[in-house]
Amino acid sequence: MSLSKLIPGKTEEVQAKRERRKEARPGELLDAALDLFVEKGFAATRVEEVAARAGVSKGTLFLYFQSKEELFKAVVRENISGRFAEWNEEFETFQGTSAEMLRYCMTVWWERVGATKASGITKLMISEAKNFPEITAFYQQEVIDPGQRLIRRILERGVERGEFRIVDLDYAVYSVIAPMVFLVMSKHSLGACVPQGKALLPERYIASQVDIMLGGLLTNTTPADPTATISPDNAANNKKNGARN
Amino acid sequence: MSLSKLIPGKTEEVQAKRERRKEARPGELLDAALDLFVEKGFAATRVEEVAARAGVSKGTLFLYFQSKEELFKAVVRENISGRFAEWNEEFETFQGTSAEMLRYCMTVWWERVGATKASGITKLMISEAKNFPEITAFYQQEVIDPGQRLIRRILERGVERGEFRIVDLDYAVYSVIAPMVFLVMSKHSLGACVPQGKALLPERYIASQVDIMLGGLLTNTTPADPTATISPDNAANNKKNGARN
Amino acid sequence: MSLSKLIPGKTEEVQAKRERRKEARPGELLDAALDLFVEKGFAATRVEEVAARAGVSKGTLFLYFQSKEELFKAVVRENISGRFAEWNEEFETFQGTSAEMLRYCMTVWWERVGATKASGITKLMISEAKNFPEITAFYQQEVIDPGQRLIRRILERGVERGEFRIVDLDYAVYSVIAPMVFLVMSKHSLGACVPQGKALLPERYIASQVDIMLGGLLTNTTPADPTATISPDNAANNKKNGARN
Amino acid sequence: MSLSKLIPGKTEEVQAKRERRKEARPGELLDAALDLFVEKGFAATRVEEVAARAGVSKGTLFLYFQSKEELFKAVVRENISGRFAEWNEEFETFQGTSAEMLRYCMTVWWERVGATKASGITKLMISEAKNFPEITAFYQQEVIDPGQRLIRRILERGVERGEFRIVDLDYAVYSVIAPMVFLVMSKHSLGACVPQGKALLPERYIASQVDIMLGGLLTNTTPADPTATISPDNAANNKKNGARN
DNA sequence: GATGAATGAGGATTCATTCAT
DNA sequence: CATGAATGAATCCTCATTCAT
Repeated sequence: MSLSKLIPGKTEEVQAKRERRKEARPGELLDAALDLFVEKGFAATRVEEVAARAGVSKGTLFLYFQSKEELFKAVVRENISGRFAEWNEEFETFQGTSAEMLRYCMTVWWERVGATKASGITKLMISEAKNFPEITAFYQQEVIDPGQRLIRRILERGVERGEFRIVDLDYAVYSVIAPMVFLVMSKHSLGACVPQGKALLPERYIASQVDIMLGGLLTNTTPADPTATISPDNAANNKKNGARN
Repeated sequence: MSLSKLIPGKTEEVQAKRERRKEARPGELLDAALDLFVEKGFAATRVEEVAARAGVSKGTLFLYFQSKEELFKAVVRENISGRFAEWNEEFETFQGTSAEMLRYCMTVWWERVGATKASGITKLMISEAKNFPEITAFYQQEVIDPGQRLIRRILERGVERGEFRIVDLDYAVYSVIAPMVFLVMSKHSLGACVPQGKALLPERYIASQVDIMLGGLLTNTTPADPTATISPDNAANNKKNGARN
Repeated sequence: MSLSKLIPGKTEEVQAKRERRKEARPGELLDAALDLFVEKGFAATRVEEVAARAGVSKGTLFLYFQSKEELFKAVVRENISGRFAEWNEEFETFQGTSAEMLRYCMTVWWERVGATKASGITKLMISEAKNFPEITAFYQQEVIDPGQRLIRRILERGVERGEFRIVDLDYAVYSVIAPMVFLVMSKHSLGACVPQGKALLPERYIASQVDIMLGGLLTNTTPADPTATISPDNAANNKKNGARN
Repeated sequence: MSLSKLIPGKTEEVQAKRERRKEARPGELLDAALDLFVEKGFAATRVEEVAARAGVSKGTLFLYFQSKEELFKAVVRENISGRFAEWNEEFETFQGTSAEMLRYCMTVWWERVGATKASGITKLMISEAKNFPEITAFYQQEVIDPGQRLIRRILERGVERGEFRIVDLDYAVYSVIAPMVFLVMSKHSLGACVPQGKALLPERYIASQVDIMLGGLLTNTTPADPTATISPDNAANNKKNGARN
């Protein structure tokens, strides 16, 4: 409490700024913590660093979070806001093909999640899942499950409308999720350790993934024989395929 | 070489056992360390735990590895053996369609890497990449780059033989890699925190991924419009696509 | 500067005490460390002991000194304050014979250094010199060299004024230094392990050393005034000795 | 036990060499230990280093010495052999002035002790005295006391023969001891950390010390013969000095 | 005897957490 | 509320000592 409090005029402003900052404190701490947890992992991040990056002292951090672990949980909770409700609605009323929906889904996910700091949570959860079973379960139920349901609904819509031919719907969702998870991992892990210019370009990456996912790799758009397996009937396959090509 | 070694009976065996153990030590420690690093991360793993799991005392670990960090590096180095040379050769002489090659590639990768402990290295590297820039660079050059080149060659073969139609070859490789990385992450992270029965079935997962990758999602095997983007001309797209369908 | 500081009563005092303690910490730690390093050597001294003797916990020590080694360096640095500047001046203006100067020099050295904790540094440096080459060089240049120069100047003065006859000036300085070093060693090492009563009496020791140094051992010489002391009974002594001469 | 044992001829030699070495073991270990203890102090010396320098394994060291502490004691004991009996006798029958005796005493001490590894013991004891009270007492009684008695006897002789005028005999001995201790300290501590060329020249140092001790610094005295040396012209000197007295 | 692999108590250092100010 | 000095449990690492070979 400074003397300035007694000085009229300026006082209010300062007071106001201070309170604004005060309310912003937890948020600033969560931001700083997210950055550092993502960058170095939970264990390797020191609370003092978090506090310093948030511009407060170590003690202040513990004013807002009971422990480092609670801070971690708060970071996760804070960044997995139920955007799915909003998205669900958006997709419920989507006009257009299911292919467009998928493309739109991934594009919008990148813009609103993947490209933002929130994407760090994915990396964080993957790195620390085993150390925080409780928060992992929470994440599973708040993020993974809704996400899968959302994608599943898109795929179902495609199938119902005759746009998609999907053999194994339960696992097809991973064809959408896997590329996104990979992109996030690339951004926050190995990809971040690669020289400038060699890093993944997100838009191009997403475009490629969507194209292949939607279009397939085969030129003869006759679907690949999904029952084809490699061995032991390799020869047979070779013949059959050879014939087809 | 002592005379006692020539004396028949128990001596020889015990001697042998001791020497075998001595030679086995580093391997046992590396195994234990891999397990724990993958499970809990580098920082959260205590060297004493590693030693205990390997059945030795703390001090013994430091007999073989100068520090915890050296242990980490050794774990990574040990598990990224250049299997690629062997694989390259295998694929050089592969008889069959490129579709088969891809399917075979992923199947064999799962059997020989994904399903084994070695797959933990991927999770480990992704979690700790930023904390170990040196070993990350090593991993990049010893694992990631060769892996990408291998897959790229398969895709090129497919294109050359007229089997594949690939728009963006540089990024198409990620359509093969991403599913594998995702599978490993699932196995070692979130997926491991899920109740039995809900976990990913690797074979089915791979089958689905390959099918979709190869066959595409669209029933009309006319490729998706690769130039299609979502915004800002959303409406236009909707119309155009709507027309097509 | 908080308002609470302006509130009279206990607050202020306590605050003050805390701050005073905080500022005193490093000094208290250095004192404790000097004691223990001198007593047991660097390696055999545990930081926890140092902290305990300073009345703080282990962790607190590391708040002020990065490592045990830094603590050692700080201990040395702290205790070799450039008293030589002050002394040089004192001797520059010294009135009296060069014999008196020498006697005064050694007496004053004992009072201001030898008898104080600072003398432990000599023992410490001699014990640990080889383990701390860097700080040893520092000590050489900050203590030994200036000390030798100071003594050399006294001897030169004596020679110039025709009081001293010195054959080998470079080595004559050691006739002054050696007794002081020996005294310190005695105090802090073997001498400290001897039963009460057998220990060296510093004043008597210095008197003897000075007498012999000044007067020589041979009878065919007018003895130096062996009872001459600097103060306060200088006159009385002079008379007694004068009688003898 | 190697196979070579079964080969005739060479066997004996090898066996012989082995046994010779075997008996030399403890000595080699003591030598190595002395070196290292003197160089780094007791605590900072690792037994493994000692063993390595002696060319044996760590385990072997413990075959000969129960513990590191026992090794220390043995090192001290080994190097303080009662040379005093021999010296006492030598001095009992000394022909010549007491001044010569003193000069001879210091010269011979340097040759037989100061210049050899044994001098390291002094440094060692001074550094570690407080940590080894038991062995310190032993050292006091085996080395310091006899040494002081020896020197005292020389001084007494000088006084009795009217050669020396000594006011405080008890402390006069330190005028002989201090320079020697200082020389040893210089050799093994700070002096060893000084650039080549700046180091103390022992002979010159001793000459200076003896000259000053004998002759005094004051001009109003017949100088001690500064050219006096002990050998080879010992007899000549004896005569000359004898004449003077 | 000799070896050196193994041990584990001991010590330096870190860092989450507390609390007086 | 905010601070940051203080704490001490936790952890990495060392090294004297043991013991099976």
